[in-house]
Amino acid sequence: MRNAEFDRQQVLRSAMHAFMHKGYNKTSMQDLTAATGLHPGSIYCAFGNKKGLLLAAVEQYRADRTSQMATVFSSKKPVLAKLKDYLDGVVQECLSCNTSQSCLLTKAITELAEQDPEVQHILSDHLKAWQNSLQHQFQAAIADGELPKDSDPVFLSEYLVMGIYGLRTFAHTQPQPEVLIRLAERLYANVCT
Amino acid sequence: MRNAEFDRQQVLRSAMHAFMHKGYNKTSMQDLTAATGLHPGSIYCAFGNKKGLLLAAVEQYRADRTSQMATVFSSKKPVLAKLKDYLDGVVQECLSCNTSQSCLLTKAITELAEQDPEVQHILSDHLKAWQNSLQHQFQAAIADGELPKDSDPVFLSEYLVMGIYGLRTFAHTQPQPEVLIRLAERLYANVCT
DNA sequence: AAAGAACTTGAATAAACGTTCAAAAAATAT
DNA sequence: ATATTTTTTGAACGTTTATTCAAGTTCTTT
Repeated sequence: MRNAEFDRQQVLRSAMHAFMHKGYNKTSMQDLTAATGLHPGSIYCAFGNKKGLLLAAVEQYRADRTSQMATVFSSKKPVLAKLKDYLDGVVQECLSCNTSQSCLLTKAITELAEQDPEVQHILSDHLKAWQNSLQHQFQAAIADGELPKDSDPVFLSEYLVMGIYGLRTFAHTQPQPEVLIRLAERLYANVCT
Repeated sequence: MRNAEFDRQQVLRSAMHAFMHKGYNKTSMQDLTAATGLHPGSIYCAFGNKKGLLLAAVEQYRADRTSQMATVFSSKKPVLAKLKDYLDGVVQECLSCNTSQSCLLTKAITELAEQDPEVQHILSDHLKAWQNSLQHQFQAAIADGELPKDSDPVFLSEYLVMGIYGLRTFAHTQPQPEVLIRLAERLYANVCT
């Protein structure tokens, strides 16, 4: 028996960034060997093929995002304040990225929609799970009396998710901080008041 | 002297649909010769290269969309009613597409962001022009007293554009009519009331 | 130490890619 | 009709692609 030499998380994060940077189809195996430091044989041994590496990277992405969200929402603030913090984080992410670093999930689902139904299904599930965890926060806000009792947490999470999708795409073409911040504030107001 | 045999608009619309369907990188020249009916040599003679064909197709897309918008907004209805009609049209488009037929401009800008700055710039300009024509409609609505005099048409058009981007991405993962219609209605309400 | 199992290495493979080009065809001009 | 010009044709080109595999290396077990 012998363990792999490479750090799996590190490899997946490198692959993840390569895919986010160039997109799935334009990221060649040569790019991936360069980014991960692994030779082709090692990649195929560990992940099967290029698609397998994408799916593993997507899984890592989901795990990273989940723990990041958990951090934000573990605060003792009111729920709506935490939602505002989360939204501010999204805006900062749109701004901070030197490049147009959109969400790996939406980027991949847009690119691979017609190309690979299996990948599309997996990505849709992840995005739905993300929407679901936002929905739980709205439920908590309603339970805590921060939102009216007759609010619809499903609809609110759908609308917020739609807004975040839109914000990310908007940032691609007009990444001015003032504009994005103003849009996010209005989005928050339209959802949480 | 001799004129080209093919119908330029028809060729460009075919190429446009091929690019929207598979994305730029995954649409091979073989796909494009099949879609357009042109042989490689003819494509290179008429458009220079694959990127040239994309840009010509994008130009055709913009022209088609512009005249489509002109049709909607040439109606004699109140401006806000026309905006609602336009938004309903977007939703119908999200639903009707057998496939996930997103906007060619946003699809291409997401895919080619890092790959080709020139294409990105051209696409950004087109999207900005689209936003601008929506802004003019908001200005008209304000002038007609359909919106408060102190409304900010720039911000309203930004927010509506963001919402439409989001709606299209959302439709990729959850294309249920009720959901999209409800989201669009709330978006309209948040912008126009 | 020796044997065995697992991982690493990187050159090789076949297929697909965007692009070119010389020959054939067709339309206009003379 | 003939000459001239332009487009069409489609095979061929050199790259690049994802993937494979046999040989080499390294770790663990005995």
